Amino acid sequence: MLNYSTSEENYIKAIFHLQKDGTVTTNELSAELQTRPASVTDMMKKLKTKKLVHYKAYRGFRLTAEGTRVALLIIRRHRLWEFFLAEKLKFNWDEVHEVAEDLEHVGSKKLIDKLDEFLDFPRFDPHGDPIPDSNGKIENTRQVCLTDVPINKPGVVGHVSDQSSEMLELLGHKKIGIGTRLEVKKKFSFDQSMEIKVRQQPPTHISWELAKNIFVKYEN
Amino acid sequence: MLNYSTSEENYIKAIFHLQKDGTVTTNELSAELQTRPASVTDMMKKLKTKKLVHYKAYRGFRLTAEGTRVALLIIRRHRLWEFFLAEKLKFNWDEVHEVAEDLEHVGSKKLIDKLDEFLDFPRFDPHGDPIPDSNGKIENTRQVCLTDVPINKPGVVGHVSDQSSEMLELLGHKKIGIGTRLEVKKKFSFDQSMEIKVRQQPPTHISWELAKNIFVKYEN
DNA sequence: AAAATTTTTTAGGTTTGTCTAAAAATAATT
DNA sequence: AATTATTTTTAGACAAACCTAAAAAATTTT
Ligand SMILES: [Mn+2]
Ligand SMILES: [Mn+2]
Ligand SMILES: [Mn+2]
Ligand SMILES: [Mn+2]
Repeated sequence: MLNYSTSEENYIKAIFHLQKDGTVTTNELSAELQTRPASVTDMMKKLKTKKLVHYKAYRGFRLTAEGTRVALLIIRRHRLWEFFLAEKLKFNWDEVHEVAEDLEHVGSKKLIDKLDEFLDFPRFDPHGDPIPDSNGKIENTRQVCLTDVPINKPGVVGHVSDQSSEMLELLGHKKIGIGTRLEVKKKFSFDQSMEIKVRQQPPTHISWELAKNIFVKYEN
Repeated sequence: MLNYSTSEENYIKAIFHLQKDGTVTTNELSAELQTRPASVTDMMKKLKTKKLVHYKAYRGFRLTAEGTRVALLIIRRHRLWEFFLAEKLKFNWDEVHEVAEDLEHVGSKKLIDKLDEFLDFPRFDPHGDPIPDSNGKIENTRQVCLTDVPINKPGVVGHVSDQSSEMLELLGHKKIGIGTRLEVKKKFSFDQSMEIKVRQQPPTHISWELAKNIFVKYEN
């Protein structure tokens, strides 16, 4: 059913992380994986015949449903190993990624499910990222108040606490709603206001009062 | 200094296990690794240029000192993972080998040394085989009383606890001494006596009192 | 809209590790 | 010793995953 090479898995996982919005480009992926663009094109052709990505020449690519399923299993392995390394082997949290990058390709499902059990079903890896369960279902729900979101870390609006018409008027004007992907670009300590970037639009400025009511979840 | 591919490592390890005595032949190795003889010849040429094997065409091969050093590090990784899988993840002892076959190729030294520590420096894997330490030194000395040796598992006599002349007379008569290789063929519950086979000789019967004083080490 | 720039793909190689088929060397039989 | 059989090596191919250089498409600038 599923058995992919280390290279294929690395490409699939990288696409998953890059495709937050829209499609991924050849250059983005080649930068992420430290390969040449020509190699990316080669691999995309292969992943297309395996029905793991949607791809049309010059048009970028994204994972199919099956590709996403595979990606989540790889991410599950990666994050479980990271948790194991930090929690049990006492690695520093900044050392775990590199080793997990190799361990994630050992594909035995039984190994991973037993590891999960041994670790007592951890829900987040040492970096705070959620660990998919054995069906590949990922905890999507860690919502963070926009005032606590770090600069340049993209998030998707998942909840707005004040739902008054005044609030909705303002949000409508800013073109922000549930599912809107945004990024905090700058914070001003004077009044805690901030400049944010909503996809396809120029940066816009919002007050602390507004930010306080917007909750965001991170994508993985 | 050391960084070998998964294929190279599998060949090195297989040679180590096969070279117990004398040299290893192309066919032996190709049978062990499920490849064709031509592939073995190719790899031997490569390992020779890397100075990991002694090899002359048509004359068989064995590991160099460096090759042995590398082999022991791979075996260390393999057996530590096997121990982890059995002890911590509750795998059955007959399931661990296959998974360890992949895990052994994740080469981080820090990973393995920390795993070793986490496991509290186990000295034997779930099959009773000794685990090399972080310098690749292997415990050669596990001596097992002949009464505890399983049927048909060959061992070499390493120690005899009672060294009286009466004992030595009996041992001499049975042609058993330090270094003698033997195998338990049958155990009789009536009096705990057993039939054993000493190389080149017909099977012989020994008492429980005698077996109790003979200690054996396994070969690896 | 044309020209210039950037991005992406194609064409053709390289390395690693495998294979088949044929040739050469060694070992076993007669 | 000669013949036969077995083992091992060589020669030539192939797939996977990369690469460089050139061509083609898309995008941006003038
Ligand atoms: Mn990886
Ligand atoms: Mn992580
Ligand atoms: Mn292996
Ligand atoms: Mn073992």
